[in-house]
Amino acid sequence: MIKIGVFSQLAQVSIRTLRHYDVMGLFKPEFIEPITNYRYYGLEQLPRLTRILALKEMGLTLEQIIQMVNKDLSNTQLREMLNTKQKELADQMEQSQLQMERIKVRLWQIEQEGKPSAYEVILKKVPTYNLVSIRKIIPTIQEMVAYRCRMYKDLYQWLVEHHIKVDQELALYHFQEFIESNFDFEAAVAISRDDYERTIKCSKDNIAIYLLPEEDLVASVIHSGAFMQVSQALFDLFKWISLHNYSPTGPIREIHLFGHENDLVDPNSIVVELQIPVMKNK
Amino acid sequence: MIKIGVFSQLAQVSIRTLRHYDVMGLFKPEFIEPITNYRYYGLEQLPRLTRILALKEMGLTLEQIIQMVNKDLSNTQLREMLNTKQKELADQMEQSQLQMERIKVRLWQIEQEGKPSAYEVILKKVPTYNLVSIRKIIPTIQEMVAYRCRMYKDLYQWLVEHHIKVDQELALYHFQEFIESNFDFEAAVAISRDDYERTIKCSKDNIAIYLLPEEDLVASVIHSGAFMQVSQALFDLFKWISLHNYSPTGPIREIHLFGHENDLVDPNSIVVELQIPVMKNK
DNA sequence: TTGCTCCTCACGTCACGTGAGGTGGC
DNA sequence: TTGCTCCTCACGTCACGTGAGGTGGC
Repeated sequence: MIKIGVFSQLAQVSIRTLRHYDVMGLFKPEFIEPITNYRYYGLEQLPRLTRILALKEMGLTLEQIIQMVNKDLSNTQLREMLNTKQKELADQMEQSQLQMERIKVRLWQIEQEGKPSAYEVILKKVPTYNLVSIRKIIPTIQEMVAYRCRMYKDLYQWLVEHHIKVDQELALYHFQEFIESNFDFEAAVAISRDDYERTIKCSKDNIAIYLLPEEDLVASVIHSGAFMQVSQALFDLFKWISLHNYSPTGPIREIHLFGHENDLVDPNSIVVELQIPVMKNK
Repeated sequence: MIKIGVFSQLAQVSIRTLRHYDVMGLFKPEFIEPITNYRYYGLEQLPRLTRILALKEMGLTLEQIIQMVNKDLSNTQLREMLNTKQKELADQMEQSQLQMERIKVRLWQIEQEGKPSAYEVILKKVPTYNLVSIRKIIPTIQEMVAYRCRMYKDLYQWLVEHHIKVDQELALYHFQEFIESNFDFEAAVAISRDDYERTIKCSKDNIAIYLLPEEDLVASVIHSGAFMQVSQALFDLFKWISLHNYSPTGPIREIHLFGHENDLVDPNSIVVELQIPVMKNK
């Protein structure tokens, strides 16, 4: 019969740990002095403690270990617990791997420019949108503003006619490189599911009503400032994507967080979110 | 000016998180209504939040992020924090890797025998021991008991003569395979540092006094039961070592947790720890 | 008046580490 | 009597999730 101090040295665990396992009901001393509450352990208890420590070294929680050691589980249940834990570990490692890569890129950026990019990119998932839109090829960059204005105007006119409320205005760019002409542009608004279901069938020639699917992975950046500078943000976003070994898989989305483009007061103070659906390169 | 609910949707973070960042001083609303305490955010605040989230995706703690975002750190400090985190992540991944391997072996054991080995092996480090010992080649297994008894007797006699207290009795096996004869055996006791320093120079021909070095990594198993069965435990320990891709790097240590071999009352109820210093195979 | 949003506590998480404050045995 | 070991609370950890209980605005 050994007191807790010696036993903890033999077993290479802290006294606190032994006490903790006692109150948890995971590993109790052989005998407790009723008056002093001193815990006394026996040497034959060591193998059981070792079993517990071995399970802990697999990353299992104490609750799980209690299950495995107190009740005796079937092999099937045992396998299942271990398999589950294995998957958890795999996820964790992937997670750490990702964090590592992000840090590496950041360190690289610091070396490179002395300053990280003005924009921060994050990855996220986005839900589906119920869209109403007008899509056109805009021949030259000079005509861009006029075209966009016209397109949103037509769009809102149709929406008003059909009494549809706008949740969120956005724009879609159907190109993935920097081109000089013939921009495939889509002016769009997201509407509520109710309005969508109600009007899905009244589409006109030039008005599209459709579901933009959800994306599990979009790279996203937020630009706050002048409208003119959106292209710089977009450039940085593309740079980030290639640096992190992703590839675009869909059109660029420009979410008009500032409100409506045609109601804009000051084009030098807007806020938009740029999103590009991506996937990891193999 | 946006209320917390909408802002949290735009930013894809929970309301609770925004409140938490507020009280931490990491990210405060642009304006707080004094009467209601309602938090109001501005769209231009989104980029800052995004920067915070990007740093969080590198696995940094909120405290660290506060440092990086509120005070502006030098590039050197920044690099240092990221490097530190990188090392942490590397350690974590190694840890997870180890846990994975342990689980794999366990699963494999279940498949194999339907039952895991009776013994649990754990890895640990052991400190140095101040040893006094007698080492001999024991010609045959039949002579083992007599030899051991004699050796411990001689050892204790010498210890008594020199008034040395015994901390722990142990045995060292200087072989790593199962051999049939000529066992290189060492009967030893660990003594206190004081006694060690005091007697280091009075060694006799057959008595060795020396420091058994600390080991960073020993594979250890505890056997509780009959003395006869120690060889089975040793066998399982060797099996574990090779299964987990380790190799022995030193003599086997048999720690006599039960007390003194020559005072043993019941050889069917002993407790010993077997330790083998190991290293990972490359 | 009824939902909806917002608010402030405050507990719980996981496996202990770390005092605080007090008591038996040599 | 002085250290040493042991005891029982109880707080702290990290980044929030999750109620509880209550209040303004449509």
